Amino acid sequence: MYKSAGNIVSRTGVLYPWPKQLLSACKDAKSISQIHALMIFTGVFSNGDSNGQLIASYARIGDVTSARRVFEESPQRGVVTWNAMIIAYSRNDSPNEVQNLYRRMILEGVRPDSSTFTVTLKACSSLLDLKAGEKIRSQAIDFGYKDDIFVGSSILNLYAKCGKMDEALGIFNGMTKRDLVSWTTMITGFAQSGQPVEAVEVFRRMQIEEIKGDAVLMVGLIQACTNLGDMKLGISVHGYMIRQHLPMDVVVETSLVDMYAKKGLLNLASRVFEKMSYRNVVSWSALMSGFAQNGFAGNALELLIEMQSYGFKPDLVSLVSALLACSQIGFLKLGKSIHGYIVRRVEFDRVSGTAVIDMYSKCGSLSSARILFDRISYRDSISWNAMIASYGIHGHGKEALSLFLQMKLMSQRPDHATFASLLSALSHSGLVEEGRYWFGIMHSDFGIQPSEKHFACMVDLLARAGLVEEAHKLIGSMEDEPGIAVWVALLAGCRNHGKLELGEKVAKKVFELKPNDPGIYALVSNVFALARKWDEVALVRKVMKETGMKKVPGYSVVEVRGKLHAFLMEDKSHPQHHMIAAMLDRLEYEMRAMGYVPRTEYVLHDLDEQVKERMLCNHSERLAIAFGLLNTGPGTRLLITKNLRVCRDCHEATKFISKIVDREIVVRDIKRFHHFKDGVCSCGDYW
DNA sequence: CAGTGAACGT
Repeated sequence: MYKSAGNIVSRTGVLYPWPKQLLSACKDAKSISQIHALMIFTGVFSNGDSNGQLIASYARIGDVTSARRVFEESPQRGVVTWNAMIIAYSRNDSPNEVQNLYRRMILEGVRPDSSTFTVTLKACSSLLDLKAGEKIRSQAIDFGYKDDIFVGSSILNLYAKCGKMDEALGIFNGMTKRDLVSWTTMITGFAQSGQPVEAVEVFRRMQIEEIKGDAVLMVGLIQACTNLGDMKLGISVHGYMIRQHLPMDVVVETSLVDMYAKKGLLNLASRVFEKMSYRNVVSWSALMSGFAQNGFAGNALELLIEMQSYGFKPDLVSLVSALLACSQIGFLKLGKSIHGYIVRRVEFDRVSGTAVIDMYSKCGSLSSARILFDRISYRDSISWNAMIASYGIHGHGKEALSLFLQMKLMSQRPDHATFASLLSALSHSGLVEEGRYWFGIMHSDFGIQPSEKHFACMVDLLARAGLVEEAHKLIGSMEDEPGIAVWVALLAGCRNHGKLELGEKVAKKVFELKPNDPGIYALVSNVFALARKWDEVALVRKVMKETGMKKVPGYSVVEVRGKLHAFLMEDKSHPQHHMIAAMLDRLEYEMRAMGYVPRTEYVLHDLDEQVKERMLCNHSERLAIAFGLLNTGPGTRLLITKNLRVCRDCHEATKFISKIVDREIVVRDIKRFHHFKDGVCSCGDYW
């Protein structure tokens, strides 16, 4: 047997094409096995390289089992054969098999080459197996691959994925050769380790050395901008790509969509999305989650439908975003069917399991949430946290606490989020003593250093209970510079307890911190309005407009006979508008007779008192309640979902309404459930 | 010869 001009001449003198070309044309296992037979016949099979080609061919069509069979049957295995099998497992997403084969290879005394190390290191990165990775790193150095650029980048990526950016940077700085991949690994590593400033810094270094980036690098840079929330920089990166004529592929464009969407710049995000020439499921769900996370549940759900009309099957991620949207508007019916879809068509993971729990609880079915929680086999701290938070928003602080204690008993370690859920549950139930106690020992007994989030919960807990001064003092005791969340909690307390002097100061502070949330601007402007600082109110409005943030309009949703009906504030578009208005007039007449006084201090504008009163009764939750009363039989429980906090005047009014019409009215706002019955609310007027 | 770096979620 010898090779001649790209052909094989067999022992019998027959001319065959060299199997490599033949193999690369094979589209199915059958044709590959025919060539396999040919190779055995011609004796080519004993050659290590051709074993490798055969293995690679099976791997290419996704048949790892056959690839493995060829591997095991090979009479002799050179490094090419080993690499082919290792690469097959790597492509097949089987990092454990990669590691196993590598170990076996070393034991059998085969000398690995640069590819072997590169691929095996990649497997360690995806397993976050730093220990094994470091061992392979030292072996790679022993075998003389210290300055190999492929091995080098793989090592950087190993440290980056394991969150060891200090190490990665040290190695990177000491590398004799760097290429675009190693630069990219550093930038992406920093961006994904929550160090976006360092990511941008690496890019600047690159620019000084006059190295041009590519699409993959830009994705890392865009992620850094997303994490920084710095849209000036983000837009400049976007512009840079256009000017430099850098290729825009679906991944780059999707990360741009994600960046704008996360910042609430949904018009920009949609524009980039619409201009994409090619989209996939990830692009659709990036935009969808952007809408959902910024409170535009309806738009998000429209996208879920639209993507399917374009032939894209929603994946778990888009379904989780859809569940979030359902939670926001109390769309139990759709949430249930998404739950069913996940069970039948996708299969749960931990995140989606938690999202379903969250959906049931926010749509009013606390018991369904609990049943699901008890049923899921793999309970991690996230599902515990979701269930604790569920009790919290339903105002069941005691149950939340007891679940927390149960979690401890089952030796599930509480984490940061557990304490955040617990403290917020205690806060909603006014369990101040318990809050102080657990906050006090979370560091000493659980080793969890209270973060800004916990301080914010604690400030909320105190300020909500009227202990605004104590909350203020707590902020003063913080070691780190208090962030926006903490001040916002205090500000809400100031507003709810009429501490306007302090409130004004805090409002200024919050305003200076440039929040990225229209709701926070609304609160700031609200406090200024209460303090009658109309100039400041106007200024806040102006800044909001300039940042281009889409303001979330207040709306309420009520479910009547399985259909959702949404009402905006002062919504006159509804076909039953006149009946609704008449119903509200009638109710108001009776309410006033019973002693109801409109609380106009919650209207923002500098307006006449009578106009303010008018505006209050046109709040979306009132329209939804009136519509619900008109369209359901006596005694039916009403469930209303509001996307913002229910205003205090509406809260007061709903108590009266529940008494007048003798109905149970459940209102869920962005924070919690209010259960109205017989003129009282389950929250005990606890703000 | 191939092998290294990339997007969406509770």
